[in-house]
Amino acid sequence: MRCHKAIKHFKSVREAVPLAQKIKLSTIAEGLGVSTATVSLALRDSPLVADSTRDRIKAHAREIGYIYNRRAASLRTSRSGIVGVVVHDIMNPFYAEILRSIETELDRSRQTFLLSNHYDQIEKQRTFIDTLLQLGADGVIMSPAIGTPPEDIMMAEDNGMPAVLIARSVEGAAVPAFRGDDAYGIGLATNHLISLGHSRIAMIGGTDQTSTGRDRYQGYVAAMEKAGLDVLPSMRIPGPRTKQAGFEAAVTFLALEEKPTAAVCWNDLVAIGLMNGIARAGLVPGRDISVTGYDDLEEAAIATPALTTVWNGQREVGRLAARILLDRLNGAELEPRQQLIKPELHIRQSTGKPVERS
Amino acid sequence: MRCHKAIKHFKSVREAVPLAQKIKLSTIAEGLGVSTATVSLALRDSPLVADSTRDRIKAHAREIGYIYNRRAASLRTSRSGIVGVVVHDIMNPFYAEILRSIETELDRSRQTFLLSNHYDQIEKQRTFIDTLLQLGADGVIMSPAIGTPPEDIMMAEDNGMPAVLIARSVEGAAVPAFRGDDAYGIGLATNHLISLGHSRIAMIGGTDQTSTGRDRYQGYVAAMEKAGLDVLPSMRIPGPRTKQAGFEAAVTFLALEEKPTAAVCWNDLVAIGLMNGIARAGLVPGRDISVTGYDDLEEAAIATPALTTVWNGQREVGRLAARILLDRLNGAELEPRQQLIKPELHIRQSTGKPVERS
DNA sequence: CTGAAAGCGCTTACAG
DNA sequence: CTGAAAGCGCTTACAG
Repeated sequence: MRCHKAIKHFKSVREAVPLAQKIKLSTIAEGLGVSTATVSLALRDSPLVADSTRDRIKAHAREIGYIYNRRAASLRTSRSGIVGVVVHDIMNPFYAEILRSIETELDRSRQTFLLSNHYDQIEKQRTFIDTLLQLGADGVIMSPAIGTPPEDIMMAEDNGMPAVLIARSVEGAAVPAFRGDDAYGIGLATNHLISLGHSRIAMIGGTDQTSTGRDRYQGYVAAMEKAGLDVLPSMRIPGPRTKQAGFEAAVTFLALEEKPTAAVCWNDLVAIGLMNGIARAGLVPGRDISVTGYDDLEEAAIATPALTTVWNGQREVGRLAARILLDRLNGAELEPRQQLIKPELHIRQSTGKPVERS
Repeated sequence: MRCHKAIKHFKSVREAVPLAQKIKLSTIAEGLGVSTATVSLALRDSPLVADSTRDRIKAHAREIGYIYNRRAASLRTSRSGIVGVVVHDIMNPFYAEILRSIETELDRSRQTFLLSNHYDQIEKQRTFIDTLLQLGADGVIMSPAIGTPPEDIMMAEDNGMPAVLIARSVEGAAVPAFRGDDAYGIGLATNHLISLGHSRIAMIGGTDQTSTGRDRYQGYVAAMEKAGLDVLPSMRIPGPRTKQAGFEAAVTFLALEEKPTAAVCWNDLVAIGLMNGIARAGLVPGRDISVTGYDDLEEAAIATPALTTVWNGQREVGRLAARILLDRLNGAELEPRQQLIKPELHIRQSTGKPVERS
């Protein structure tokens, strides 16, 4: 019963489109007394069709409200005009900034992009790739979930859907990858603090489970050791890469026996959260404690105090990844190499000379 | 020449998929000596197929790496499993929070969602709706661009693609809409400040071009007048709804002749930006100047000081909009009414008794 | 419970 | 420059 009723209603919804009885190519062809082939070619501006014919066809199509059926076309051509993009979480401004430039690039070439978060769940990412494959997506740009096996990426490639990686790379996946040079970048921040006179520098946030995380921690360790400073395990406070996590880490950070005078944060979000936490505790970030971020989000410049951070080339990463993917779609053969964007240090007000706490 | 070369390369890319010669339903059917009809039904768990047959078919399909072709299916059934979502800007956490709950709801019903920003450009929004129509999307959830004519929305409806509005409504568009009760909500914030003893209260950010903007300003005016307080045109500083804009508005705000003691901000982003700007000027937000936000973003609670703001039910809006759309897809007939979510005041540390500035 | 056949709406050789 | 026809890979009556 229930089912029957639902179906009845469903029909009536669909029937609420009576004006035009499903207008298709052949409707136009019949109306104008030409063949569907001519209409098809005319609508796509083929030079094979006479100008006057083309104009007549286009005008008529517009007039009767024709809607091009991409599914039908795509079934025939096996090109869908869809590009998939999957990242950890679009709510994270780091990814949002990358997406923005991907969007710009893809818009230009009239590709539709299909977005998904994976929240570092391999299963969710796999489902998305599967959906893309089913929809016949032309390609995919991904910032792979933690622990992604290379087969998951090659699965796309093997089914004719080229992939490009951003922000993170996956060992064993022979596809192009674009990311910042994390070890170098975090070195810039650490050296900056060292040169200001800091010696007890903590590292806040991040995980060893991503290529990015490992590189950043290694970069910090390398800079410390090069300066002859101690790297204490207690001075590393790993954690999520969010403002909330940075905010919460402040308590642990301020309670450290070593009384660090500075914090190298995993990213700007953690740094801003940490600064908020420090301010809550009655200290002044940038004066009592020096803090560096990473990414140089738009927000970094207007934080209080303005955040000293490492520009990570989000725009560049997005633009390059999109361009390379489009090139691949157009048949370019590329060696699947990883390209590192060189980060830059942006010094603002959140860092200064060390101040001893009583 | 160039063209020829490109085509050659293109082919070789596609040919890099030689393992399986395009596996389709009929490949499975032939391999198992059954008809394609049986395979089709089996893969979709139809009770018409014997259990043993189904299991054999599914196992075989998995084994040979069959990928379901949704375009072909959708062409036949005219159901695509795609739902479009278009908002001003997903980088804005307000929309991001709505999207999150839409995502949760849609995932549950195995719909794929196609996302787009319109940046308040009607043309971009129109292009997106057109793309959805071409892809045969089942429905669309939209937070309409400023100035969207009702026809743009009815265009979707008339072509069999149900629409649901979020956050903003459009006069003359007979579709369901979900938004917060803005006039009431901003009244909560304004009254809170008045009850603390403030009388010179400025309103920062926002525009009159959206239903939301008009409602919020009217709510502020109504609350002020009800309390017998003057509403001065100079005390309104309209502007974009971003942190950056709030940050920049601080200068104007602090320079106002009337020396306001409090600011009702258009949203949390503006409020946080304004607080940063106030702090840069050497004043302490929450003590020297009271500030209220709107939306209660996740970030509001960890701002410094923690932001007094109005909970705007993003999660609710997203969830309800998705549910209603799914109901419509399943054939439910609904009157296209607007539903207002009742906002709630969340008092934190950014508001207090008025302090006169010298 | 299963199969043969038509058709969804396009595009693309091919012929003229 | 234009047309007739096949086919992309599914699903759905219909028949058995």
